[in-house]
Amino acid sequence: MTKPAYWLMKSEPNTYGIDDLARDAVEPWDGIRNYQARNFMRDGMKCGDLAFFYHSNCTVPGIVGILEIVREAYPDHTAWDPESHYYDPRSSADKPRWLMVDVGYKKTFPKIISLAELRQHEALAEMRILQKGNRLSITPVSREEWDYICKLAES
DNA sequence: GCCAACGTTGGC
DNA sequence: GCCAACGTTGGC
Repeated sequence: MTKPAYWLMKSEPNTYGIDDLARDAVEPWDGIRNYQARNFMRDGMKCGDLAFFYHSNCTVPGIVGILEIVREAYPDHTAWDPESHYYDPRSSADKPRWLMVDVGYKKTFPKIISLAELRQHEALAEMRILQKGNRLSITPVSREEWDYICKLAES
């Protein structure tokens, strides 16, 4: 597969939002329990890659800022913890089924670029996040889309 | 809270 | 391997 250097990563702000990342500076992106999303982390993400931080399942869903991949995929140990919300008995330290990356805070946009606004731009029509029924929590973003959205954020 | 869309599970 | 049932996601 091609190796995109740009991504979009969803999180519910009620659980973990951009303000939390701004406070923590670096945080493991745990709890991914979808094979496609895991494979993007495993096969695609490299240190230094950038990603949009997307707030989902909230009052105003949309892109709120930028983060950076600071550690490449490694086993998600929350899958081994019976106390964890993300516990998966099929995963073990010997054979980890799920992975996570560490992300670092880069910036918060002056204002959210809402899903509704993203939909208004023809240049972004191909984005995975805008497709009907999209549920994938990690998706690649093209260089063109990245630049376009960064410009939106500055305007 | 509703529900459409999707991924996963498990019976056969 | 098929596919119905189920659980989850996430916009609205």
